Amino acid sequence: METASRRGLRERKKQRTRDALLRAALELFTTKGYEATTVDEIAEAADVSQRTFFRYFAGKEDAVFFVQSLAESHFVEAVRARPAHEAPLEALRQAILEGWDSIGEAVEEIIPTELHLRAYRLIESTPALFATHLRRSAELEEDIARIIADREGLDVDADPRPRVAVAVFGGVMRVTERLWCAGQDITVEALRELTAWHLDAVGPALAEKWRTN
Amino acid sequence: METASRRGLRERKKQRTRDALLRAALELFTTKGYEATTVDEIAEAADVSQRTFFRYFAGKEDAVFFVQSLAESHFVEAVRARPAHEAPLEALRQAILEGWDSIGEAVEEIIPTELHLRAYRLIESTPALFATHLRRSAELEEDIARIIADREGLDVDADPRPRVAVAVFGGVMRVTERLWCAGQDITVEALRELTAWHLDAVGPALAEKWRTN
DNA sequence: AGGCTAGTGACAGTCACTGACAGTTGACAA
DNA sequence: TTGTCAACTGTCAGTGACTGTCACTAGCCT
Repeated sequence: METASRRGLRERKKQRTRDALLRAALELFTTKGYEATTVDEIAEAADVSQRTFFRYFAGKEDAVFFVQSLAESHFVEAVRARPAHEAPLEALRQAILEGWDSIGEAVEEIIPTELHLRAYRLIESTPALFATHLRRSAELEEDIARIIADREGLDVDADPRPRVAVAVFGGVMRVTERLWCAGQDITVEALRELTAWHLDAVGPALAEKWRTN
Repeated sequence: METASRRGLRERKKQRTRDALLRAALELFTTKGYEATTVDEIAEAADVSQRTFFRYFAGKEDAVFFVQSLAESHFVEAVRARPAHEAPLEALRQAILEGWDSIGEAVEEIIPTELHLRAYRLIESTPALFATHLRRSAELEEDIARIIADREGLDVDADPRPRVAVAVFGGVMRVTERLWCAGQDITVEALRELTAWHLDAVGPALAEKWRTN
């Protein structure tokens, strides 16, 4: 934006500092490991004082999830944008399958996609980060449940279906993410395929007899 | 156990120290809050040095989840004990519904149930603890998925159904837990009812048209 | 130009957690 | 019973995440 860059030298400087800290943090985290990286090292790499790091991020974790929150809000918008005639689970499915491309683009503006993917694997392989990731997902699911309830004109507290539907969807997504990260093919296409595969397995998984298949 | 108490004075002393630390920790956590409680306070309340606390628990969190792990292993055993003819989701449902009573009894031997319930609410209301709780649940789900796969003679990595079924179940359980904690009626009966209510909602939640109901 | 204030660095302090070392005390054999 | 061993514990020092404070620099605005 023209206005944003013209909005003073001060703003630009802040943006540059934040970016430098973010890149330095992710770069160090993904190379030497999350726990093994100290805030002092990040600050030094970004050429600021340790205190300044904490003025931009609430903590080490905050730096890791800064980009994630971008992707999350994109997903929320994608769900909101689904046509009202779609069944809830179908809307969620389409939102995630179609949303990944635009998410990727939005992320690219802040940091290289390759770094983002490395960050994702970092989260899955670092217990402390994985825990926080799950908590954030839980919060996201609550938001999505309310959106779904609104779509269908229901009260989230009176009808269990919105929360249950989102919980089912979220559960399947987590299984998918985990497998994707553990696998070789770290591409959006692979993720899309894996997602569809798992979502299609929900019906059969609830069936009485698995042996029939 | 006779053998346990006869197993030397040393063992008994250790047990007493661990119990004292556990009670002191949970008592302080649930009264002044998790973050606001320092390890020094816990150690002082249990009349040992701070260093000793860390010899019994890996960290503050460890104390909180010490009791939880009891309940978890009980659930795993309950699932293992389900008859093979039951459908996977049915087995999980029965295991959790019937397991709570025996879980409660097992917990009672270590700390008062009332303290345990307070601890449960503490976890739900403390972000850091809730995050860890979700991570532990994820690990538990992986274990359960393998058990289910074994029951059905399947390979967890080749067939998505075991993980998906467990993820669905786990997702529903988390919604249930959350609501139970937030509600007024903190009894096992209420939990049982809430669980059944939510599990019964899975089918309808996946349906094409919600309005029909 | 000069005052205002956001942004920063330097410093001190708290708290979770760890390693090292020495003292104490059950366990167990002689 | 006694002496030795190993387990358990306390003390101390140190690291690293995070916070409050304060003085200072540098954009901003009149």
